[in-house]
Amino acid sequence: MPELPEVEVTRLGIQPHLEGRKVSAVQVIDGRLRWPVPSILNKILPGQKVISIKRRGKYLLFEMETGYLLLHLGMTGTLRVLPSSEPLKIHDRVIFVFGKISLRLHDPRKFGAVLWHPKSKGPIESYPLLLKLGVEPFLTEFSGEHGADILYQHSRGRSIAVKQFLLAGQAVVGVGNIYCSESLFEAGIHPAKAAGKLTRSQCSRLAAAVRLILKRAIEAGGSSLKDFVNSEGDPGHFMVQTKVYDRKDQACKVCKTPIKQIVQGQRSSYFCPQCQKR
DNA sequence: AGCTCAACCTGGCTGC
DNA sequence: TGCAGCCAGGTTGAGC
Repeated sequence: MPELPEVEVTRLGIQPHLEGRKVSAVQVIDGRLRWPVPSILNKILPGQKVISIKRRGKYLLFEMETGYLLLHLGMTGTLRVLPSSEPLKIHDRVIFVFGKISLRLHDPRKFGAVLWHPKSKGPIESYPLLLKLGVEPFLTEFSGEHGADILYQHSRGRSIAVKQFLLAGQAVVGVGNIYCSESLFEAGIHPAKAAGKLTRSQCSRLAAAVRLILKRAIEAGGSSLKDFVNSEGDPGHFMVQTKVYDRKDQACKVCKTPIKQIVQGQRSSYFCPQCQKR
């Protein structure tokens, strides 16, 4: 999916069009996403205003008057604001109509999610899927040495590879498969190193690398993703150049050593065997 | 509790 | 051309 930067770019793109607007209709074209799209949505949402659009990890949280709409883009989801008259496209799954404009969830692989959490069930932070998430990389809690502390504390006693540890999002959220390889390269850490063996200074470098890589990707307006389009339907202003991801056998941009690919937890990892140490 | 792995689903690419 | 096989941005949940 879109990793955190793509979700954030999407949020920034749709927010000015939708905040304060009232839902007029919800059309579920195909509700068989990761979980069934709640069928009550088209009964309760019409007439409700979007109070705010926030993000937690890779989830978009729409605060409505009586509850929260949670959207997740899965691997292939995109959200766009379009004129309501725009013809349906294949793989459009759910449409939120706001009068003359609509928000469309397009998701070929259907790994995305549309969920509803009524305010009567408590604060959105208590929603089960959000409970186990790690800290937000751009909050003070993860800034400077706080970030290093979090990575260090969470990784103690863990035998899992640092690649999978970071990807799991239990310490810090938002790092997906691409930016995980990029962050480990930036920090000079081998992806197969046991998380529990990370030194304090490696944690410090890794925390800084995660912030840098994610920030840079957001500023680039999008992404390294081949088929990512932002909420305007653009592929992003600049493509982020990856240093290791999807560069198997190509020369490391720092030392010219061929980049290696390995599989960890059923996902590809890319690294420079010279620049990244165990 | 932590780890591994199958599963969800569709499309695009590679190689025969 | 056609088709089988493999790969892809994420995350849960089962089983050990």
